[in-house]
Amino acid sequence: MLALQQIRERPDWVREGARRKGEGAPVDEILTLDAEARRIRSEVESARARQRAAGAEIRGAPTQEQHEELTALKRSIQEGDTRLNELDARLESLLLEVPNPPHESVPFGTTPDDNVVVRTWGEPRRFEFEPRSHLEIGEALGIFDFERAAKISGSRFAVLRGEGVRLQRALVACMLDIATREHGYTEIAPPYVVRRDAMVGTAQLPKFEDDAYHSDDDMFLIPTAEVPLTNLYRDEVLDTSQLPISLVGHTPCWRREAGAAGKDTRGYIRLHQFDKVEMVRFTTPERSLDELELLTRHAEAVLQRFGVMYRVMLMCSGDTGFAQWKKYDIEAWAPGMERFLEVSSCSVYADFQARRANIRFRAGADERLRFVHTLNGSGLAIPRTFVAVLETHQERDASVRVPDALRPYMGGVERLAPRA
RNA sequence: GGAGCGAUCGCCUAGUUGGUCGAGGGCGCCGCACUGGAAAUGCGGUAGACGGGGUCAACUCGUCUCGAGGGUUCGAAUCCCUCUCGCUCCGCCA
Repeated sequence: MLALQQIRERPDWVREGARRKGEGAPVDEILTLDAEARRIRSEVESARARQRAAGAEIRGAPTQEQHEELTALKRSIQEGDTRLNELDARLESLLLEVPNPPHESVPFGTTPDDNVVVRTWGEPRRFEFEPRSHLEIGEALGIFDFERAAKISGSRFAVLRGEGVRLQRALVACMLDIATREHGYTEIAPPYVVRRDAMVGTAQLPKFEDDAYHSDDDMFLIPTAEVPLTNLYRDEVLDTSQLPISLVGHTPCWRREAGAAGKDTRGYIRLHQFDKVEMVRFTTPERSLDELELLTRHAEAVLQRFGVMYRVMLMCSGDTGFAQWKKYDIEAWAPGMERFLEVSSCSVYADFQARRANIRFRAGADERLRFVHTLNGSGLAIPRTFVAVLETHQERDASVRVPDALRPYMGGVERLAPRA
């Protein structure tokens, strides 16, 4: 969230930021409530100052006169406090709904067409035959079972079988090794179920509660490892010498996808549960934009290793999410589907999340506490990467060549062969 | 699930017959002294949030914060209630 002070001092910047994202921000209501809260707070504070001064003088049994005067003072302080509590609670919930204004380098736009291709890597593979979709390949290989998945869990769940599971495990293991061994990330195995305040900390809540799986006892299944990994340092003061902190974790992710009814209903593309390898970084305000470039390169390195063509997109303001400052999506080319699939989303949040989760740092002994900047990026979403690998490396007979980088994780298997 | 204990300033800890406690001590950290340099030692300093003033930086004034919220009281870290979290033991269980 933003600081009340930022809204007070730069209301137009906040309004404009929301407008660019195609969202609203209750700036006027916040300013009105804030003005009232400050007026009352000042009254209550001076009343309390009088109360303290009187108390210090008395330090024993008060006279009848003092007693009556102080009782009246107490009443007025209590009334002021009650009103202040109401105002503060209302302000707090309004503040949680103000979107993060996008960085100035984010292009204005309202539709995906306004996103900008920053760079591409590789060429779409040319086939000497009609490339199949991953569903057709999967059918031949016998690695998907969507019917039985639907039987036990409904639509948008997948069952993977046999060599398919092994390939998925190989993708995960390889990604984790790249992140930890080559890019210096520390691997974390976090809880998959989190409390409400963790979801608020990373800004999934309160705005997007409908998207999350939620239990009777107010716990949430994580929609991404970003939630537990970022909240790892909630309410802490980080040592500058530790920064940047870079974490990577592999977790399942659960999403209701409530707003996407009817979209991508077929295929291993949009699921209520999927695996993802996620990278999270904590850094200083001075370095965070550079860190976003670095983080994005780290995600790209994975696709390069798998020999999958991709493009990096700078999201326009309308596609830059509620909490994000700036975001790149990485889209992998799936030749069987003849479309790009979003396999990674790399974002920097400035101090928007850090302020919610109260994660701070001190640059030196004489420096004041400041909020860190947080970043996260998929490295990568597993099912869509799986699809891109299958479709890119398919052969005429529906077999799939295993990319070199994955073979050590597949017991040396070089290709997945269709069922006899 | 049952029983008990606990939550204080970065960390550890003192304080529970209510007032002089925003709060003592130790560690850590910073500065100074000592030293060729360091260690050790000595001295000093060392919370945050919010609001007001300010050359908006230094600084300064006020209020709040002893897990959170509420209550009693002229006055609460200290008393009462509720909640949250943690620990120990028992039960159950992968």
